[in-house]
Parts: sequence; C-alpha cells; structure tokens
Amino acid sequence: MNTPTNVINSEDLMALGYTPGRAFGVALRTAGKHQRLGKETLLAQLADVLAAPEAYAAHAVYGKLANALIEAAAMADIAPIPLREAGTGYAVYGESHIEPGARAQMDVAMQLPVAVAGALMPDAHQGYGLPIGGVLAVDNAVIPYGVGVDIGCRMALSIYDIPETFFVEHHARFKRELIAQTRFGAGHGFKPHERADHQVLTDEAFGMNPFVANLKDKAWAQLGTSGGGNHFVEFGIIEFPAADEPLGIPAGKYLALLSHSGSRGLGATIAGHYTKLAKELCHLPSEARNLAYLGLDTHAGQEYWQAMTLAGSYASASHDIIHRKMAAALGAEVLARVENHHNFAWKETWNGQEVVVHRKGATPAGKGVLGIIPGSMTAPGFLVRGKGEAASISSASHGAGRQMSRTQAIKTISRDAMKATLKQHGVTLIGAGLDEAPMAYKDIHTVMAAQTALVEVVATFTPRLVRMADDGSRED
DNA sequence: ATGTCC
Repeated sequence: MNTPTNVINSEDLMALGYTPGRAFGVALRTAGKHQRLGKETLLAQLADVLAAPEAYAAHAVYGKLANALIEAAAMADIAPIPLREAGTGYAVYGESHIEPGARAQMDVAMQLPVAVAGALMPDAHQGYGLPIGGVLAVDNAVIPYGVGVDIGCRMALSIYDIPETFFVEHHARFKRELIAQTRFGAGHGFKPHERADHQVLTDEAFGMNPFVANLKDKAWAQLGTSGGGNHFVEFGIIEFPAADEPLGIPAGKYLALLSHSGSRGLGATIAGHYTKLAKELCHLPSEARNLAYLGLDTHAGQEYWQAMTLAGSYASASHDIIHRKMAAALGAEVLARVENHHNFAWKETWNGQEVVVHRKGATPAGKGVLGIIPGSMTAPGFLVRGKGEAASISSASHGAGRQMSRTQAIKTISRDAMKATLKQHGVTLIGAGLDEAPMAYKDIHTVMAAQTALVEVVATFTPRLVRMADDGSRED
C-alpha cells in the first residue's frame, strides 16, 4: 500500500531540522493527528515550533511538542556521564580472527563507569553497542544492547532413541514433519486455531505494564515459531565418543533435533523500547551511546529486567513447543534435552564479586554447565561442557561466526556452489538464502581450537536435514 | 534479529 503523500514522515521532519529523540516522535504523532491542517501548513508550523518552542508551550495543538523540545534542549545541556580514560583489560580468544571493529567496541565497553570485567569470544564481530560474541560484567546495572535485540535467543537439543539407519530409511517422513511442525519467516505466526498453549502465557510479567501487556497477543501467535535470519530447526546425528554419565547417554550415535531461535517480535519490541528509554535516562559520550545502561535499583532497570526475563522464558517456551510437537509427531522417546540462552544477562559471582554478566552471542560455560555451539548447516556443532574459566567470565562462543557479511555472501557465492557443498556433505536443505551458505561462516574447528580452555567437547552433532526461513530475495 | 518509525 502506498503512503499518502500528504502525510508528514521522518524525512520531512529531518529536512526541517528535527533530530532523533523523544521530541521527534511527538512531532510525528502530532503531525499524524492533525493531517486535516494540510501538509504545507503543518510543515510551516512545525518549523516555527522548532525555532521558538517557548512561544507554543501552551498551544492547543503544538503545546506537547513545544514542551518536549524545551525538555530536550535542557537535557542536551547536561554533560554526558564520562567514560574512564583507560578501560579495564579483557581476555580475547582467537584474536587473529576477530575484526578490529569488534575490538574497538569492546574497548569502549570496558571504559563504562560500571564495567567490571569483559571478554571477547573467538566468533566475535561488530554489533550495536556491545559486539556479538562480547561478554561484559558490570556492577548493579543492565545494558539493553548488551543483551541484544533478540533477547533470550537460544539453542535447544533433543536426543532421540532413534538410530541413524531409521532416519536414513525414513528420510521423507522426517522431512515432512520438519515442514509440518515448524514455522519460519519474519512476522509470521500461527492462526488462532493453530496456536499452541503454554505455561508462559500465564506469566504475570505480561501484566507488568501496558506496554508489555500490548505485546501478548502477537507473542501468543508467534509462540513456537522460529523467525528468520540465522535461525533454524534441523535433524542431525549426534555422536558420543564415550558414555556421558550426567546426561545418562551411552556412547554411540543418535538422531537429534537441534533448534536455534529467540523471542521473536516480543523480545525485539522490548529491546527497542528499553534501549530507547536507557538512552534517554543514561547520557553517554557518542561512541558509547548504544551502551546506555539502567541501574538495577531504578524503576526502569527493574522493569527491563522483568521484561527481559519474560522474553527469555518465552524463547524457551517456543523451543519447548517445537520439540514437544516433533517428539509427539514422531512418537519418539527423548533420551535427553539440553538448552542454553546465548543472548541474555545473568546475576553471577565473578572473582568473589556480585556482577551482572551480559552475554551477547556467547554461550554460558560455567564449570560443568552444558551448552550447544553450532557450526553451520554443513559443519558439525558441539555439545560442550563449560570449564568455568574466570578470564572468559565462564563463557564460550555461540557458533562459528560469520566470515562474510550477508551482502558479501549474496554477491560472491553462487547457488550452484552452495548446492554442491550441501550435496558433498549429504545435507538436505529446506529454505535459506545464499547469505546463510556454509561458506559465509568461519571454520568451526578453528573457533573451537581457540577455546579449549573454556569448554570440553562432549559430543559432535552433524546436520543432515535443515530448515531455515525462505530466501526473501527470491520472492521479490 | 525484527514485518523495518526517527
């Protein structure tokens, strides 16, 4: 649908000299509400309000905007919270494979007045604020962009009492169920009659405030869906070279289901809302803008923590539904389940100190803690057990990490080359674009070699039947 | 990452 040309948009406001911030949003809403005044008139008046907000402070139409502008001007005069001149040092794993941009972002994070300790995982790359693969321990505060946009993004693994031979013989049936029991695509959810029920829908945090309450219906529709990007659900063969007693798995090969997804629209909306709020409440110098933090003893900080926790429970519930549905459809016995968040913040003790540990694309690897580190659709993933290494703040990588950007991958990898790689590895793929091609990722073995001090490998998972979101670029 | 707000 085309946008009517008489509507004032962000570009119009920018042209008038409005800059991003709270007043910007007020200006957009004011213009939207008073469209009947006509675009020309609105533009002229908006320019006038910007030039002299004091004159409009009590105006019926522009009063709210004028006051927002006055407030913004007053806020701009407040000096930003200074960063420390020298940041605390931090451990870097697999340094030679980490892009300089990720290092630079981590350097800035370590200069935050609340920073206690940090570490960069061997799959690290640049993100918003904290790099992906960045681990940051801070004192009594939480950084929304230190958790990431996809709050609670996680891995979940079900190990079935099904031998490899059965999977090979009934490949078509597994493919059919993988399509039937999963749902992919940005914005996609289930129709009312398809929706799954889950305990998480009764979580009291959905009633914590009107903002979160408004997200519940879409969250319900998207519960049990996987979304897009690098998210997947796949069957593969997991091999235990030796029996694992804590898990109760004898040595051998088993069919397993591995899923990677997060909190969908719910978490993304929460992340966006509280990042914006944090930036309004926590003024940092421009290079640290996206690291705005909320004190845990403030109302806003507690609200974010509660909303983040909800998004985490919701992401877990989505995996639970996927795994439950699949086990039921297959009539499979589940021998073991393993799962772990890799975009989240935790209250932990580090070197005897109470800290808030942000892992943004990093696997928790406390002593004895199980985690899953995927490779790519044709490279193995690993079931690992953490070693509790203090220097890594008990963390490890959350995957292989990209070696090519999405655009670079689409430009340089051919569909034939991707097909050949899949065939060579005996992998059947449903969906996915060239930006998710195995060649776009780093070599997982190199990444694992850089973190032998952080985790030990318990079992190796080899993908065989993979589903990802359809390639958007082919639908155009 | 998300049905894309600035």
